[in-house]
Amino acid sequence: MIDLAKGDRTRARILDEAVDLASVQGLGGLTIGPLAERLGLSKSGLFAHFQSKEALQVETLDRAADLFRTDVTEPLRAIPDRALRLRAFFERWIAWLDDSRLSGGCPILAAAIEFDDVPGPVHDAAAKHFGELQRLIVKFARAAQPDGDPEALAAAVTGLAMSHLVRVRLLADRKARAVTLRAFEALLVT
Amino acid sequence: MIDLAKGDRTRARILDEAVDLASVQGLGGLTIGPLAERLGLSKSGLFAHFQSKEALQVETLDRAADLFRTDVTEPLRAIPDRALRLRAFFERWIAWLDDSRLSGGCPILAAAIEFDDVPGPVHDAAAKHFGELQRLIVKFARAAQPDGDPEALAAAVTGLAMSHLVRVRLLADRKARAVTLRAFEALLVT
DNA sequence: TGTTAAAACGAACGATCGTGCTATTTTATG
DNA sequence: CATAAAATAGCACGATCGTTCGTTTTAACA
Repeated sequence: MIDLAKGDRTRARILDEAVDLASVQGLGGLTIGPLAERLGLSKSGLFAHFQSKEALQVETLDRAADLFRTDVTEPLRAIPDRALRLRAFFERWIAWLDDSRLSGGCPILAAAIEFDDVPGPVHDAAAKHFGELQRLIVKFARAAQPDGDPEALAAAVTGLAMSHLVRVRLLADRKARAVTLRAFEALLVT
Repeated sequence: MIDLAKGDRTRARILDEAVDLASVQGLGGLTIGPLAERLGLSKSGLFAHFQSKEALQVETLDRAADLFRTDVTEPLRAIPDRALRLRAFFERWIAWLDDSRLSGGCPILAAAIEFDDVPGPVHDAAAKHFGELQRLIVKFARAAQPDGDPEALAAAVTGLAMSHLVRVRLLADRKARAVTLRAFEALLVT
């Protein structure tokens, strides 16, 4: 907020609010009118920052990925033992799903399912971010279990997080967290 | 097409097409105009079969659940050994995700994530169907591993299916199926 | 087959969508 | 402080949304 031009500052404000809105309504339900009203901006004033709605959606997804990196991924660098990073990552991920700064669920997971069959730039952006996430987890899995099956473990870990998201947010299952953590431990004792 | 009244027949046609459309666009992206055009119906003629769009969405979800039961769940009754049903169920599920009769992915999983934070009848219907599915898997898990942790296993199995869906449809990962099946086997050797 | 009810249509509605244009306000800079 | 540039507002557009209503076509049944 210091030496950023005014335009870049509002742009950032817009994207932050867009991520929050998309976390509830989904990227497809992200609409310009209500977003502008939330921010006290005019529709056209907001729109001028982006060339199209699709661009807004893509940038919103990018911003969500930044948030995820900041809150979940980056802090793991402080853990010296690479073998311990998978568990730390997963716990941070679950905590992030349970209560991030967002009103709704994880926009990246949501977009991954929402746009899996809808071609276009949003699909591509979702694939990019999800692919990066998946590769990162494979790396963690390899470090955690050098003689294991890192790809299979990564698939199970990703899925467990998705399953957790649904049990918490859709089903409001209060045992979800405990069940998820037990399931995760079971994944590691192979 | 035998002793069904004309209205019920078109109603069924509408819902079948709606499930297919929703499997691609999502339940939120399911829109009356294009759906009517696909069927060679007028918008108003189609709409007359439902009291509201929300009702159409709920019935579409119900129809998708019926389809899932027919293709995946029901055939399992033929397996006498209950301990073997979990694996059979999962393999059928994965096969269904890979190529069902639908153009897109599983509408129930999609709706579960799309409407997890959006209150209303569609949210409730998604929760109902997903909850039933989850309870069914817990039952299979208990039969497969009587001394295990059925809820944790069920959570892992559900998640693995969701992860598979994304790796297949979004990432177009050709190794997805093999990885998923290896991961599933690993879940069972605990 | 003639009558009646059901089903589908056509047109229109108010609302909202994304998106341009032009004017006005605000910011940055000499 | 003046001025150029950037940022925002206001307004309108065509399109599409869900929905209603009156009419016409079609199916069910005596």
